[in-house]
Amino acid sequence: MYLSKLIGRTVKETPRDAELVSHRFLLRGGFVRQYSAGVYGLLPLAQKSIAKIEAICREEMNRVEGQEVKMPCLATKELWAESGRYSAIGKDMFRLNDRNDKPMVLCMTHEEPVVYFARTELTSYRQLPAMMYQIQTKFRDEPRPRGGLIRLREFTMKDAYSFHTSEEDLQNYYWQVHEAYMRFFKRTGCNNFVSVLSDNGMFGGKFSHEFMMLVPSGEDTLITCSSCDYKANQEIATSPYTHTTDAEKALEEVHTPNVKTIDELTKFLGITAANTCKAVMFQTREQELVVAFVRGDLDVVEQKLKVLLQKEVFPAKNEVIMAAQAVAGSTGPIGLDLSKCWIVLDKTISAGTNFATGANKDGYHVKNFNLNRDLMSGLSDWQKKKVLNGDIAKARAGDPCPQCAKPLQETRGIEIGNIFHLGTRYSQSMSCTYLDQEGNAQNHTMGCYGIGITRLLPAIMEESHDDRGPVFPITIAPFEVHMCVLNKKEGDTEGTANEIYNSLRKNGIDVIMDDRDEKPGSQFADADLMGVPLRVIVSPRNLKEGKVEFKYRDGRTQAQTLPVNEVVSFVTAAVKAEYARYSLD
RNA sequence: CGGGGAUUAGCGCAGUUGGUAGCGCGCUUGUUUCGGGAGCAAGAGGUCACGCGUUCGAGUCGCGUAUCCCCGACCA
Repeated sequence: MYLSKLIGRTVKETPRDAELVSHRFLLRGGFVRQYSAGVYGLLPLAQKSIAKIEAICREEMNRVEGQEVKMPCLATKELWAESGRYSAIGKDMFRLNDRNDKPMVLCMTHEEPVVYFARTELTSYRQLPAMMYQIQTKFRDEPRPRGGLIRLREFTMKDAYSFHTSEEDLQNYYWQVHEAYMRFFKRTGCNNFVSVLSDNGMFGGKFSHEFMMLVPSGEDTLITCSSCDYKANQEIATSPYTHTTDAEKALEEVHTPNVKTIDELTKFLGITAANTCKAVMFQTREQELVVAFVRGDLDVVEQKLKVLLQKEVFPAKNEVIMAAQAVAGSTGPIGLDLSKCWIVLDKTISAGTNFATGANKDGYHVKNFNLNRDLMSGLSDWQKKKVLNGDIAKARAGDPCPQCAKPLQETRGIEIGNIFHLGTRYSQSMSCTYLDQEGNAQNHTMGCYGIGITRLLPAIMEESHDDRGPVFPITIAPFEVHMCVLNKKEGDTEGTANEIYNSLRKNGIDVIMDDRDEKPGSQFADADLMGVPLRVIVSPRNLKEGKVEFKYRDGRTQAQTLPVNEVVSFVTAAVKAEYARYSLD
């Protein structure tokens, strides 16, 4: 490819709206252009790079017996209503009507379409296990797209779905895919990534893992242990915490004028936040109040709350708070109207004693609240059903590890892939069955596996760049070799460069040659922005000695000069060696 | 959905008390340069986001709308 013909120009100035390095370099290097919020077009550089990512992905999916399919992005309301998700998913799904006013959706993932396939194609135990995957556009009307290609409303995802006759078979296969993912990420040049336990969302099965690229700019917070192998997304990370238990003291109401926050309460009473029981108020879509109680020094993880309740929750509106007899600023577990609200108690509250908490009376708090004595014992059966116990607290750096009790750590990460145990969640709701050996209809046990293809490019740029531009692994670089031709009109520089270029291409090397009559500085700057790992510089200066220059984009060695007649074989071998660095076979 | 910011040439920006729009980069042509984003000369390029108002006159003032970005909320 001649650089003069490449579509997509580089720009010197940093685009105003780009904050992340990957976003800046994608725009400056002419990889992508924005169309609207969360909607980007890929120019040739990005398209080539992503095509290479997809090819590696196919190899790894095929290796675990996946079969590539393509399902439609456009689906009817009916299909999505079958699983219950048409109504369960809110505004994140793009919805539209066809010409006859029939409601349709743009798929944000493809469980429903794949079950549609499976219902007619996978009807016998003899066909199982089976896995279908596709590399397809997904549409999600994200509340806030951001970070260039990191969080998009339209993006490419590799999604895979496996079908099994048993839980054991699924779990066995789940770990095969886990291994395939590790291979895929290593082959695409990801360095610093881990798989962590993650939340299954409201509709998942029993467990799931997220693959996380560990970079400071990541959107997710991970809780890890440096002493053992515990790693989890903060959404589900847990800790036994440290707590003390005193003998129960008498419940006591205290007049606390103008005390609204935990901070004010601890100062007023001269106690620590860990001795308080904090109320955090949410509400459901049905306008029921959800009061979550957690130890005062901890925070509530909304995701955990949702899973426990099996309902979506939102910040509570005032009317809803008042209706349940809760008093903002003095909310406590005692005296709430359980016909209008849920109480969710974190395990730190049931484990501890003598908490200070709100009295549900303006200007009053209570001291020495003890859960069983002061709340549970006075409840009738129906009221007890509105009180849930569980783990809703946020684990933080420094809290003890749930496995080894050593202090936990926090890191940031970008989610680049996930694998989910789905079980029969979709096969049941959508009546998807096969006949087993005895001729009985059984629901398929399913797993699903995603990789954010479009996101992987910026994720790799986040961890692999310098201040001049990205440093791509050859396996996903838009080209393998970048030739700079300096002062091409001097002597036979241009002719020699063309000979090298043609010979490299004959050897199957994907090379881009800067054939423009640009100053050396411009050529180098543009080459740096394109991030191609190997570089050949042809110039009259070295040609006088019969040499050309070779260097690595990552600067791992000093630039070296090579005799002209050896360049082609040298570079060809270097390309091969470069691929070998990422090969696992 | 809350809070903040922005919108003027392809990109980055300036534009004073209201007087009919400019700079840098990029682009075109010529010329001299040539190892880390060159110099000179000559060009092309604008519905100042949109709408309504105030005014003799609006990029500038007022009201409204749209779009984009950031923080938070949210993120099958």
